[in-house]
Amino acid sequence: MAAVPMATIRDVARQAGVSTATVSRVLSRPDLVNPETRASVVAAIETLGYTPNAAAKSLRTLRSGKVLVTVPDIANPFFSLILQGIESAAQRAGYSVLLGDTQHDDKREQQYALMLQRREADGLIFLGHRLPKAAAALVRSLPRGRAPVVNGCEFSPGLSVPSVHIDNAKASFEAVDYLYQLGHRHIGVVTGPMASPLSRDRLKGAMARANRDRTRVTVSVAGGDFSIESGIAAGDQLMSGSTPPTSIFCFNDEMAIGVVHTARQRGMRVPDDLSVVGFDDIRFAQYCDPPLTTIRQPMRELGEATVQLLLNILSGNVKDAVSVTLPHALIVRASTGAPRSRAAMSLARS
Amino acid sequence: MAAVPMATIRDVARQAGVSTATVSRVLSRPDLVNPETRASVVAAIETLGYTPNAAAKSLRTLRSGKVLVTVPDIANPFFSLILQGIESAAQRAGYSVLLGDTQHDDKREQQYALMLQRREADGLIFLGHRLPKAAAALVRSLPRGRAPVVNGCEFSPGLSVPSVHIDNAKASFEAVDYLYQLGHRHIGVVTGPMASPLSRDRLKGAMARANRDRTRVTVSVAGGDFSIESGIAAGDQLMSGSTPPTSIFCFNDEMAIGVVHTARQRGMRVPDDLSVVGFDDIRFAQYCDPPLTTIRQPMRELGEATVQLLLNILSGNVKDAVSVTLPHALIVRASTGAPRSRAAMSLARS
DNA sequence: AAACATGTTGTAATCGTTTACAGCGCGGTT
DNA sequence: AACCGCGCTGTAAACGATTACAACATGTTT
Repeated sequence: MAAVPMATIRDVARQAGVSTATVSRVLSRPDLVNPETRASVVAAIETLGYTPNAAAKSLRTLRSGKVLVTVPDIANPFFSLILQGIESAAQRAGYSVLLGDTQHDDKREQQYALMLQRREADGLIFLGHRLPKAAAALVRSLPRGRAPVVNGCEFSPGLSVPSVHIDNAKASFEAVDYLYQLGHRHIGVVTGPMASPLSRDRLKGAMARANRDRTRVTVSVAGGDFSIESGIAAGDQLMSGSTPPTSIFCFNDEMAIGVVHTARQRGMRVPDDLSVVGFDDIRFAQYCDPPLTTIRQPMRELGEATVQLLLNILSGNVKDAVSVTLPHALIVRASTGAPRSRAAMSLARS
Repeated sequence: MAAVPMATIRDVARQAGVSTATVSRVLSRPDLVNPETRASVVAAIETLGYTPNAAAKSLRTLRSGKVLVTVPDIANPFFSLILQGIESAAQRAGYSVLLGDTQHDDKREQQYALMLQRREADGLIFLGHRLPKAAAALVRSLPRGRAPVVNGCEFSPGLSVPSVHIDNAKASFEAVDYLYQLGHRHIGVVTGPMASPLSRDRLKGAMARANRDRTRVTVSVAGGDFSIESGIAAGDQLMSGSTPPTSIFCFNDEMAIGVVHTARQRGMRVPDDLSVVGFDDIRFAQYCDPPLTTIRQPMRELGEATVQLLLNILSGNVKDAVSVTLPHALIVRASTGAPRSRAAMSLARS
C-alpha cells in the first residue's frame, strides 16, 4: 500500500556498514555493542527512518505485545472506565490493546478468543462471565493459574481463571443494611441477568441481610439487564404491586436512573416517596437529580489490577496467579432517606 | 508460553500427505484444489486443531487485518458509542480494532501512530483533532485521499485527511435559532476547547445565527472542555454576570448536565428560569431531569461510516476518498422553553 | 501424432526479524 | 610461545506462512 517501501533492518545494516545482527542488538541490547558502532547504527536508523516490522518480530519471538480485551458493551460507562484502566496499564507496560465488543453475544466471544490461538495476542482479559471455548482449552492445557487468561469483575470460582473484582455479596449486604437502618422494611431489588455470577452474588448478599430480619422485612425482586430501560420496566413492575416497596436497590446505576425516572413519571418524589440505591458510581451518578446513593466500585483500578494480574502470568515468574479483591464503598447521596411513614413518625415525635 | 507447541501448516501438510502450498490454498482459495484433497486437508486441520499464525501471515502478505483507533477519552459516552460503531463495522469486514486511549495527550497520539509504521495496523482512525506526525508523513507520501488514515467527527479542511462528521456549524445555527424562536434574547454558549475545529465550527454557526439579529441578541461565551465539571464552572461564570442569560447552549450533553446541575444548586428551575440545550444526544440525555433538549449526532453511524471510508481506501479502488457528512437533528425535550419574561408577557396577553 | 489447454499439485524463494554459534583481535597468564 | 578470556561482530538458521513458477496428467484440438 505504501508508495515508498519501508526501510528494513538490512537497509540499515548496509547504510551503517554492519551486519543485521548488530542493528538488532543496538535495538534490543545496546550495552552489547561498541559505542562507536552503536552511534553509526543509530545515525543510519535516523536517516532511513527505520522502524522494525512488528510481524517479523512477533513471528520470531512468539510474542505479539498485545492483549485482547473482550467487553460485553463498550458503551456502558462501567465497562468503558474499566477499559480505560486496562488500556492505561497495558500501555504503560508496553502492551497494546485489541478490543472486542461482544454485545453479550456468545458467538463473538468465541470468535475473538481464536485470536489467542492465532497468536495475535499474548493474553486475554474477558469482562463477561462466559469463558470462551478456545480460551478454556488453553486454560486446561496449562497448570492452574498459568494460562494467560484473566477475568475482570465477574468472579466465578468454577472458572478456574483468576479474576479481579470487589466483594459483591458484601457490598449488597451493606446496601440493604443501610436501607434497613434508615427504617425501610419493604425493599425492592432490581437484579442483573441471573446468568451472571456477579448478579447472583449480589442477590445472595442482599437476601442474606434481609433474612437476618426476615420477620420484619419484605423483599421484592425484579429482573433487569443493566440498561436504563430495564430499570424503568423493573421499577414499574415493583411499584405496581399492592404494597409497593419504600426503597429500591438496583444492581447498577443505570437501572437506578431508570427507576428514578419512572418514579418521577408516577408523581413520586425521590427520596421522599421512594429511596433508590444504585451500584458502580458511574460518573453521572453524582450529577443526577437527586444525586444517587450508590456502591462505588474502583473501576479504573479494577482494570489496572486485571492487567497487572495478566502481566504476572505472562512474565512466568508466578507459580499460581490468584484472584484479587478490591475495596468498595457505600456512597450516600440524596436519593435515599427514611421512608415516609417513619419520617412522619419521627417528625411527630420531635 | 503454551505448553503444547501449536500445530503449523507443515504439520497439517504432513498429516494430510500434501504440500504446504496445498494446505494454504485450501484455506485461501478452496476452489483451486480438488475436492478429495481438500477434504483430507480439512480433516487434518480438524484433528490437529490448526490455526494459522497471524504474524507469519501478516509478514508475508503485508496486511495485519487490524485498524488502529485512537480516542481522546473512551470513558466519554460520545466516543464510546462511536467506537462501538467502529468496532462493529470493522469486525463485520474482518478487521479487528487496536484501541488507543490518548487522554488528549499529544505524546500518546504520536506513539500510537508509530504502529502504522511498524505495520501493526493497516489503517488509522483518529478521533482527536491532531494528525500525528507519523501519520502525517504517510499522508504526504501518497496521493491525496490514498493514505489509510481517516478522521472521525473532527473535520478540518486543512488536514487533507478525509473525515466523517455532521455539519457542526449548521447544527449550532439551528440550536441558537431554536432558542431565538422561543423568545430568548440573551443566550449563553459553553464551548469546547478552541483548539478543536469542531468547537470552532460550532461557535461559528452559533454566532452566525446570533449576528443575523445582532441588534436584539446578546451572546455570552464561556469555555469548557466537554466535562461535566467544566459545564458547572462555565454555567457559574455565565450566571454570575450582571444580566445572566435566559438560555445556555452547550457544545455537548455532559456540560449541559453540569449547567443544569449548577442552575439547580442556585435555586433556578429548568426550563422556567433557564433553558438548556446540549449536543450529541448521549444515552442519558433523555433520562435527565428534565430530559435534555439537544442536537442528535448519529454516533454509531459515524463510527460505521468512518470504517467504511477507511476500507474504501484500503481496497485501493477509490481514487480520491472524500469526506462524508451525516445528518443531525434537533431533539426538543423538556429542558427548554420560553424565557420567563416572555412567558409572563404571553400569559398577560392571553 | 503433435500441440495445446486445463486442472491439480509440488518446489522453493520470500517476507523482516532474532539469536545461537563461531570467529577475530588483543591483552594477560602460564 | 601457547593458551585463555573478553569484547565485539558476523554468519546463517530459524520463525510460519504465501505464491510465482514449474511439472505433470489428462483431455481436446488440429
